[in-house]
Amino acid sequence: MKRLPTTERGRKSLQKILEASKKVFAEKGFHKTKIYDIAIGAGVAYGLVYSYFNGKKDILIELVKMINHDLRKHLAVRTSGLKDRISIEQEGFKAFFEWFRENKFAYKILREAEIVDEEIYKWHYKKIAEGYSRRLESAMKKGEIRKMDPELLSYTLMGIADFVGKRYILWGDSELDETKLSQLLSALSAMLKP
Amino acid sequence: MKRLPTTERGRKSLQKILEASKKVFAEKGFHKTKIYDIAIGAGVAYGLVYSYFNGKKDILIELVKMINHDLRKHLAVRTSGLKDRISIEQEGFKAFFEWFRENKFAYKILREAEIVDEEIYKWHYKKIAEGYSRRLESAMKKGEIRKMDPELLSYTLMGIADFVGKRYILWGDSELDETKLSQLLSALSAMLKP
Amino acid sequence: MKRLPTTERGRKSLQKILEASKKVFAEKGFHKTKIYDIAIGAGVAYGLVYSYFNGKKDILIELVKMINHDLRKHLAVRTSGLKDRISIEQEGFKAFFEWFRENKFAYKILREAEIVDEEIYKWHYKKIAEGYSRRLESAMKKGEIRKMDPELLSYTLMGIADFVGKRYILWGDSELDETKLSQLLSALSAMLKP
Amino acid sequence: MKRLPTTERGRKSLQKILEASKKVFAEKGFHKTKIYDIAIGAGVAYGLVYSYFNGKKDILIELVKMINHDLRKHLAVRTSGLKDRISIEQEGFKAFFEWFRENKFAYKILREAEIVDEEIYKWHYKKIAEGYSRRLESAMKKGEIRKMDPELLSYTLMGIADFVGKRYILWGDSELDETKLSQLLSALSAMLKP
DNA sequence: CATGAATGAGGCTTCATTCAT
DNA sequence: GATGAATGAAGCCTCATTCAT
Repeated sequence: MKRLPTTERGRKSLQKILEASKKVFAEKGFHKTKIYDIAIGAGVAYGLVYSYFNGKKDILIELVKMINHDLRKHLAVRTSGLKDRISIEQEGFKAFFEWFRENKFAYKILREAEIVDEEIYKWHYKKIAEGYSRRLESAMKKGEIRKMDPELLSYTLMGIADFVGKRYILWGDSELDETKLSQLLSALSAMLKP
Repeated sequence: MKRLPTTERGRKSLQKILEASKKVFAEKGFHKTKIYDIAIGAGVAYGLVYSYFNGKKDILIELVKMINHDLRKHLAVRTSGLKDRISIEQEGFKAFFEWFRENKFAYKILREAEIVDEEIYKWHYKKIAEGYSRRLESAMKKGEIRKMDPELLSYTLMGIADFVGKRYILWGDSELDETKLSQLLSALSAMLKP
Repeated sequence: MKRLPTTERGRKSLQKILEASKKVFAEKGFHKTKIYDIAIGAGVAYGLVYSYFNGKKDILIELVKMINHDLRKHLAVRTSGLKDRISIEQEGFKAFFEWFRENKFAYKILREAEIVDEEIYKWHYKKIAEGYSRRLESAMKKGEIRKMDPELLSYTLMGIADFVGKRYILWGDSELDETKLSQLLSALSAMLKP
Repeated sequence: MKRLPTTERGRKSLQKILEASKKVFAEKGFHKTKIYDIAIGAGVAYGLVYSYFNGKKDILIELVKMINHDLRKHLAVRTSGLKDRISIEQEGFKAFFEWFRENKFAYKILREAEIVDEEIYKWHYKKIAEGYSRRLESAMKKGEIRKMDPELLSYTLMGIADFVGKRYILWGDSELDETKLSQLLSALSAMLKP
């Protein structure tokens, strides 16, 4: 971000630009969207986008931060209150797929980010993995799950979620139905058991 | 591809163009590489690239096909001769990581492809998953591994390989050492066991 | 100028804008300075500059007028009281170099003006040349200096001062030391003698 | 310059671009001419200008080099064969004014250069002053002209030529007629005499 | 087959200027 | 008087693609 607005009007414009970016990036992809599209989408003048951002990449980074925040919040809310460790992880997967379904654009934006600014992409996964690893590690200590490098396990689980999400939610020519979901959760459980 | 070379000289030029593309795409990314860069890298004239390809995207597609072929061949070679099903899968993972280490550029090219031409990207994974699923399914029938949707299991395993490879081989600030590898293979084995 | 301030606060703002312009124009050059830079430099709001000026060019013109006034005043003060004509001209040169050293920005601003608004640039030199010529002409009549077209002599002398100042004061990789100065004044004297 | 053409066609295009630049810069001034104007003037496509130059500034630098070369050649030709030192200098002034009259655009381009790229502007004058100083110094040693710092004398003489040229040739509301010219040459002679 | 000059649409970015508060 | 958000025309530059040699 180049600068933050100081007035209420400015704050609203910034919001509109971010909302429009999210939408347009998801629809046309990062490289095909023009700043012009964003400005039109946000209903502001072309040049105003440049008041707040240094360019498209700058906006993308901001969106990744927002997505990261949203996803972590969503998972935290959906897994809070559960006691059994393996249930938590299973519930986490379900919550992730749910979020994925509602936020397909986020997947696309992350993929673009990997190419446009690898650093922010790494940041996203490391941030997720950090919290994930911390929780897994404490579960390992309590003997609730298999003992192994917590970060390795985090990436293992994230990889599963990502690929299954991509295959069955994003590509969408085949459903992640109840049967598949329960098969997956069983396999997961088998992998996690101490 | 637009057309194939008919002379020996032409065949060599085409090879040089493909090699250079591989290198330049991996270094600068698809969107930042110019046809000019490829021509320079290949040591051929600017316009010659257009004799063989219809454009950058066309080259990328060709590269994905080459990568797909290479990877499948590598895995086949490395897992042939093994009998025990779970050993085969474990060996497959090791072979994949080995290949990944030697072909980091391939990861990048695939990621670019996901954005530039989703079809070829899907084609790649579906092609891999197809063979993978077939083998898994027959193993399930023999009761060697857990019974579940074979394609689902394929994507699960590919997701693990992809994320672990990305984290420990591509990002490279942490090693996929013997300890981690054996922990991963154990977890894998636990998941696969019937 | 668009209008003059009516309050004390307004007068101060105007002063700050002019001071900042002088500084910024000299540092970055007319074409590269933005109204924004001036506003920041002056510590006033973006749009306020437009309360007093019609644009950048307008400010430049104002500065040229200020410079013209300053220079003529400086020269008048420094040469007043002298009797011998040739001494006056020599003292005038010394005074000019002194002023130049303290007002390098003025040289730059004048050069910019030559390009941005040739009229004000001509005005400046014609204004200087006018007074200069008047004094030279009266000296010629008294037989104190060589007889020739007074305006021609004015531009001749201004050319010398300008180029020597530029070379030794502005570019500054070589000094206009006492030796050089006295050589120059002697040559000047030789040229002026009747 | 970005690169040089390798074919005959390319060389012609480059020439046309340089010719057009000279013309357009002189007519509209550096800052007001658009690359587009140059391309139109040269009868080539917009983008071709960028094949050979990195931008307007790059072209300006090339032009200054050409002007420098032309002027020095012109002066050398016009003063060759003369013996008497003071005649040479007087002839040099005449030749300069002649050149100035035919190359007003050059004066404008140099003035722009002073602002756009001070280095090339300095280079121009230092290059001229170098040869000038060398010749003056040898004349001083022979006792043909007044002894003083040769570079200082060079800038003194260049300053006169520049300002007189600007006033009477460029501004043009008053002529540098025979009378004025001979007055100037006399004054010059008086200054130079040992 | 090979070369590299030429084309020109397209998108990025800047910033002078206006104006509602 | 002062503020700074908003506007949008203008020009820069890139580079995929064509084509004459």
